[in-house]
Amino acid sequence: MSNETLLTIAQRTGYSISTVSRVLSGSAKKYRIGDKTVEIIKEEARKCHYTPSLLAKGLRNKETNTIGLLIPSLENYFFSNLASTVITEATVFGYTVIIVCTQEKEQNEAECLRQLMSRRVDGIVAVPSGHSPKEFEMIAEQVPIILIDRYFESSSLPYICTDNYGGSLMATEYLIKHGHKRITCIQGPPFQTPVRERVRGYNDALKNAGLSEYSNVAGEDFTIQNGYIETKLVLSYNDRPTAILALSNTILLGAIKAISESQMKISDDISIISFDNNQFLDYMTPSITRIEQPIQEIGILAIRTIVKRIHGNSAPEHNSIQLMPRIIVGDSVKNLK
Amino acid sequence: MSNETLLTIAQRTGYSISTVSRVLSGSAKKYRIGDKTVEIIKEEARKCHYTPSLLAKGLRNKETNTIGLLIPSLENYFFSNLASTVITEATVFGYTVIIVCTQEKEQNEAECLRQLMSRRVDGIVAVPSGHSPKEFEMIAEQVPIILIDRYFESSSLPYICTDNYGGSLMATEYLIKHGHKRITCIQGPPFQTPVRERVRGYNDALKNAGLSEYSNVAGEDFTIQNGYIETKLVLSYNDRPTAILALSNTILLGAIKAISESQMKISDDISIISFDNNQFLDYMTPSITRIEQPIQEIGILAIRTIVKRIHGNSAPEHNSIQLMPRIIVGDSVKNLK
DNA sequence: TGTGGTTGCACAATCGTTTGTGCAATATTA
DNA sequence: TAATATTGCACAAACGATTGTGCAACCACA
Repeated sequence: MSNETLLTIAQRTGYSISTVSRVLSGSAKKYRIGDKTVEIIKEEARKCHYTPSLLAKGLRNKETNTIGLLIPSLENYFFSNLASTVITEATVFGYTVIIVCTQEKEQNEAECLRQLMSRRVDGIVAVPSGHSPKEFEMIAEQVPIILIDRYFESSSLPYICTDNYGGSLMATEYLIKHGHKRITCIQGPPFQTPVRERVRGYNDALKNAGLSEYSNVAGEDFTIQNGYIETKLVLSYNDRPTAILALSNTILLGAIKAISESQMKISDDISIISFDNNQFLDYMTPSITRIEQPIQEIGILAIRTIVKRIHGNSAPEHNSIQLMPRIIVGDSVKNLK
Repeated sequence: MSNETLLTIAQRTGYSISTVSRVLSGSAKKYRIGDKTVEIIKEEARKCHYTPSLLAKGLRNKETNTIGLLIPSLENYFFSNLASTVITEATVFGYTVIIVCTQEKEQNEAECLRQLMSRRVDGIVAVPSGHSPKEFEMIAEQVPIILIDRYFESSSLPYICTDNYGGSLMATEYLIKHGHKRITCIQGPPFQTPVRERVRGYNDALKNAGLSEYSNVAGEDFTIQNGYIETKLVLSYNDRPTAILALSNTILLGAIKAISESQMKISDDISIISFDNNQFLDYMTPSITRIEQPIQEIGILAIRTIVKRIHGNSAPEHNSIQLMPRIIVGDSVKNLK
């Protein structure tokens, strides 16, 4: 297929492979290649559509200009958005991205990481799916790695993520400020660091306001069904909450369904606030108040950090960063005061 | 970093590189390597976490087990969804995917394709962004390629996409069946094949029902703003339409905003039907009737086709396929009969 | 003319695999 | 016991690039 190599160009122009290589890789003057020679070789390369083999280059140079992105899945809007900014920013630095998906299964992680290592990626950006940092720590000895979105408390692996605690604190305080006391938090998988941090923020906000007795954390999953079931449940209480803090958009949708089935109206009958942004949220009735994670910033920072690490300009320490999310105010929270 | 190679294992076990290679690549019995030898080598490889270099392998074998995915962007839900199924299905066949984004700019296509070629991908799945098939046709001589979502009428490059004509026909007939005559179609970029096909379906449905005189195609862009502006405009007409056919979700959202600003209600005052599905559409009030593209099927078929082509089992001809979308009925269309 | 510096390029090793071929040592057969 | 098969492995070339080094040819200068 793509037959053109340095050798074929060398043969056709009568120069040696090394000369052709130096010309086409831009190090012509460093090796004092004559101007005419340079022109001839470049012209020939252009004519025959020479495409350098990054395989051979990578093999020889021990760097592939590739960054591996390990992610649970691209179906989720949050992750695909993250992947999007990672790819875009990587391109800025001349890197190409290889994406591997774990399908949110920890047992796939090792295989996915092996894939990336086999392809000799220069660095890895990863969203872990499981409880154990083991695989990542082993990899970290071989290649720069940075975690995003989630991290391991038991590990010193550097990470970049949303300040989930701060975001949740902000959301809960917003509800409290609007007079809400009885607030139910519907969470995702309790072992995930973002979930735990959000719950912690929720509880701290309640505590700060002297409302700890009302603490009520429900659910276990980032699914519509979980949001639906848990909302159904709390709506059946006599002392039902006046507000719900949904820790994801899927949970939000489940809650909306349950609320609507109960012939209740969001805001009028029950307030709701969600984690994560989406353009559709502005077009719901009422529009949904939510906490938007700084996805772009996370992706950009992750790439910049990993690129610095690849170039050896930066110690792997002190690299963990939490970025504050922002609240986007809609009409889903009623002011009870 | 990742120092372990066939050579190091060979040295430590006392066997030759070739023997180690045959053992670890699974061709041990073909070359009559002794059972003990196999065990010793495998054990050593396990202990030192040997990770084969796919660079070297690719260089030698002239195949990389990699498929290139060229796509406008991952921000768009449709494309990220497509990318998701492409990755998942490729993994099934043992392929890894490299994604390059053109940012919907034709002038980036050549560079993106060069990237993929340089990495010696075994095949390419592409969503073109521009008018010209030239770059793709040149590439097609070197490596199997299949277009998805969009295609070139002027080219015989194989493609897989939604039957946009059929989907649009279905949507428009649905509106007509419910008594709508005055239907405005708000379109995206008119040069894109899917848009043209949808408009053709819209017009044919009108013609079949003898309503050609009401044909009204507006807009030029898949943006919220376009949907908003065009809807504002048509709502100002005296003989305003009773229904809108939005050719994308973004256009839909713009339309919703315009309608709501005009103090009108979807369904009650004006009906609407959209192309593309999204889980949020079920939770809008009212829920939106839409045409869902068979994204999964497109992604899966694309990979299967390209894999077959890579293995040389299939001619590149007759490979173009159009898949029928389905309608998901919501409450956004009023029955005028 | 001899010395020394510059210019312009080629040679060859190397990166980590795969694989055709060759060659001992052992086993089988007559 | 001699001839032949079989077993078990090693040698070496090749994939396509990079790069340290060497070596002519040319120039300038004394």
